[in-house]
Amino acid sequence: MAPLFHPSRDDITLAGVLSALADPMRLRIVKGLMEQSDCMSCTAAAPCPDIPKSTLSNHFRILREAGLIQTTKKGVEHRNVVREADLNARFPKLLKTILASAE
Amino acid sequence: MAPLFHPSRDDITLAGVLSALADPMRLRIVKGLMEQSDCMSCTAAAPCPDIPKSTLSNHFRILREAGLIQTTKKGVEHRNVVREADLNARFPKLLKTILASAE
DNA sequence: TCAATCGTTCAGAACTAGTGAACTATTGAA
DNA sequence: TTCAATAGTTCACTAGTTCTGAACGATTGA
Repeated sequence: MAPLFHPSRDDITLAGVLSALADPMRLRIVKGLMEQSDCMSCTAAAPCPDIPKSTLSNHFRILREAGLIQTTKKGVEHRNVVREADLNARFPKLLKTILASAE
Repeated sequence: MAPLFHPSRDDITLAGVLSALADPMRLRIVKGLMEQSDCMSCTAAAPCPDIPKSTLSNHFRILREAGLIQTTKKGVEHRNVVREADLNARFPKLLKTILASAE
């Protein structure tokens, strides 16, 4: 199986981050992950239970390729964490400010 | 001619703002408008001169409908300003943080 | 080995974005 | 008034993206 692609810190772009977070569902996923301060599987991090799997998988791919989350395969499930350190290094306060705007 | 649509302050959504600014050209337009601290016509605010008019018009419409800019018709041209007060009231520091990330 | 679980990939339908051509509105000049 | 120039919009077409069901792949427990 092909390994999951993650951009390096320097390859994270502002446009990529903004367009990834411009989707309400993806924003909620990231918000949920931040609140957990722990890894979560894709289904556990889903904002509502009735989302088609393929749709969810697609959203996680977009978040991953934008550099917002780090996904590691752990057995049968995928563990996701927000790449806070990388994001803060690249775009200081951006993530926090966006999440604060999403009340 | 139909008047230009602008959302009210409360109708400005985070998703709308983020997806409007997720486009590099629109981000540059907003950045340019902020630096001017004055109204600018659409063509004056264009980030580069060789953009097709229809494309530019489309970007301004998206910015306008997302609540990022206020457009008023002044003679033959359209004057644009960033709706800083509305945006800061709705999403404190968001605009400033995003623009600061766009260096 | 079988079945269940978790997620990815594929393909098609529905939607969105970029752009040339045609159009509208305003202004200045003859 | 009429003509031309200027600033944007709207339309229509193409190209690309998103959503989702169906089929597939990988891991684990029984």
